Amino acid sequence: MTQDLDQVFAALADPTRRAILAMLLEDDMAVTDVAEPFEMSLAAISKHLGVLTAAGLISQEKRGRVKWCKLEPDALRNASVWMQGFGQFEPVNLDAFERFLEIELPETAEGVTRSGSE
Amino acid sequence: MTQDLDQVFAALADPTRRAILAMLLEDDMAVTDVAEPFEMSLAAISKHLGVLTAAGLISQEKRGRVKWCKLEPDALRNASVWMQGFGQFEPVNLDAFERFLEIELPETAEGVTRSGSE
DNA sequence: GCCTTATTCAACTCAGTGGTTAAGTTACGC
DNA sequence: GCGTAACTTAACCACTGAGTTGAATAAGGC
Repeated sequence: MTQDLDQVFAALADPTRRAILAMLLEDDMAVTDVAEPFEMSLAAISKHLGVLTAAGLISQEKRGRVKWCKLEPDALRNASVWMQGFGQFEPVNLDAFERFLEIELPETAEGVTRSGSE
Repeated sequence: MTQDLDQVFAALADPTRRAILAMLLEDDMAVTDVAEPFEMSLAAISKHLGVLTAAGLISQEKRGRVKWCKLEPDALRNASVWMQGFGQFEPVNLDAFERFLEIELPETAEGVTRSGSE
């Protein structure tokens, strides 16, 4: 339980992984396609997907030789509940969310490379 | 911006720090009092408070020789907005939050010591 | 059957984190 | 003004985490 939150928050602490989640929000994707916009090796992305899966934030299903990645919003819900307990329970501001996505989505993968968090 | 989320989520990934936040939810506290229920050195807690402060999750104000720690829910709000964008935007379930606090609040500091996440 | 595509595994490097103890600083209290 | 209480800083250690490259596995395609 506590460990769940550990894993979820730790997974979310990485900008590459948040970007991956944002990509998966639009559609399910194969591992290779997930990796495409990022300036890092496929193996690195594979690891990231591993920690997202371990945290329950995504699921991976192998069909043929391609493994499809799917967002699993349920794991986020627990963490979201936890966090909202600290706020003033304001309604969600979706515009703000859109802005975040704009910033974080790796159109050219800028901002999410190795020097991304600098 | 992206870095903000990095720091906030990384800060939240540690059970000790989440417990500290939960404690501060009830009232402002001095560093020594924050440290009291935990089975670790004051220096360790001081560091934890440092990362919480860096993430903007708490603020620290020194009055006399005691430094008071205060919850700053604003930093959580950004992260909360980000997360809720992934969910079904359900209303907050406060009962669930209460259960989390029950689990995470260190009444006897059990579950938040070094072996806590095991 | 073989080449290729899709993905993971293994071994490694390097930086960061969570903890320790010990020493340092700053402000009371008397 | 001296001892002590409230922290922080420094130096250290063990472990983890994000990345690399290179080899391994598995499933198509022809």
